[in-house]
Amino acid sequence: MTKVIQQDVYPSMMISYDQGVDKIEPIKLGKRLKEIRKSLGLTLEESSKKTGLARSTLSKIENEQISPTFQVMQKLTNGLQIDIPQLFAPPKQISATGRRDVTRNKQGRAHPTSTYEHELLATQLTNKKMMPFKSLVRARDFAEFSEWVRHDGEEFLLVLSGEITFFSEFYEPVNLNEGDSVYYDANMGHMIISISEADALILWITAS
Amino acid sequence: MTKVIQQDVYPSMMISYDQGVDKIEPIKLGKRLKEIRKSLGLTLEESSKKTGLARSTLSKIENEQISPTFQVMQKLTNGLQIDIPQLFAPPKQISATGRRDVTRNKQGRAHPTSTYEHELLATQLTNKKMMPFKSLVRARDFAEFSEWVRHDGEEFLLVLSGEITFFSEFYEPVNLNEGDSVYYDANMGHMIISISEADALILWITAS
DNA sequence: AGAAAAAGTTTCCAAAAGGAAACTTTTTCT
DNA sequence: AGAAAAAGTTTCCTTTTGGAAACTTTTTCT
Repeated sequence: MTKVIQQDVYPSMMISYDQGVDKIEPIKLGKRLKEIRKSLGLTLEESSKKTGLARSTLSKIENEQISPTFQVMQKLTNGLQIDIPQLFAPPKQISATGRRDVTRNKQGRAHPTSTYEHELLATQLTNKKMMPFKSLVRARDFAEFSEWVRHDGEEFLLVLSGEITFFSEFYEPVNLNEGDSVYYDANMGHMIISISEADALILWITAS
Repeated sequence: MTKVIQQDVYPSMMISYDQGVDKIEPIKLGKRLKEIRKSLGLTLEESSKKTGLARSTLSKIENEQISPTFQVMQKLTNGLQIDIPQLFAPPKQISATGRRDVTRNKQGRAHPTSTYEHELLATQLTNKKMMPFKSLVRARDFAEFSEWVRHDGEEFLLVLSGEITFFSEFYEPVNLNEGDSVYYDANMGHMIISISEADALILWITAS
């Protein structure tokens, strides 16, 4: 079991925790870079020396006249020792008070995979601490997975209907019926198969 | 220089990263993007449609033949809904803990109040990021509450059975049926009453 | 204030990126 | 297996980027 999973995809892939999904806000990269350079007390010349980029190039980037290539961005971030999250995420100082997002039954964002049929909930809200989703478990056999599912954070699972077997590293498999739940560290390999007649429906919540 | 190998399926964590200082760290962007696309089950054509980029461009990026501009990267991350900051960020080191706690239906720790009958789940585990509990909603009138319920963190609620009205500050009350859910900031005043014949049963999860 | 230096912008051009279409490889059908 | 379709790559060409140097603006000196 050393292969990277290709057939199953965790729904968190579809959602970015830090970025809006429906909200496509163009990041003012140049403006931000200028602020950073200023705050480091650097001139374009000094910045140029540190990054190996031409003074003119830096100027044009800061003034949004050109869109730097990935290569250039790497030189920038390496040279100035800045990290990207700081670059893209920070100005979002929105107070996390008063958000609310209702998701009606079966109205979440669908995301089918070979083994699960995911329905992402509360996708209108971004920057959430938790990511909730329902999953219809179609997998019927352990062998449908090539590798343990494993990711950062903690996970809570509740069986909404049907019956499943919950496999995880370090533990014996356990059968879970409607109403049963399990809380576990998601970096511990885990996977689920449905063992009831109908495909099982579960609620899953992840927090990192 | 230790290279961290991720066998995880989170796209944001798939980027390998060196702690190199002077040398420009060659992040295998193309390779990762290809893995991400594959794991999303997309062809270049579909990816092209989603991102608005030419098939040929995507191919060249994936094969490290060109270094995409920031503009292109934004189209990519928006179209495929992945997260730029995390593309660059060092993968979080997974701490290999392996906690697991199964709670059988109705076997959680009971905690009754005048308005709710709570059943705390996964109480064997401490220091959890999330606190899950089921609640039987006995309140039938919002007058039974003397004040908004209000606490730190974010909350997710799913109606397991019955029907409730969800009241919250800043919003109109909303009726929720079995299967409906709501995600909200818990410092926003909130309360719930049951409006179905039988007391409603809900699942609640809090994260701070 | 005016000259000199430093900082920043713009120009010009070589180099690289991005798109359309031709081409090749892989998969899906009989 | 062979044909057809789908997926992926490469070519060719236009647009854009990135760097050297010229140019302009701002700051720092007498």
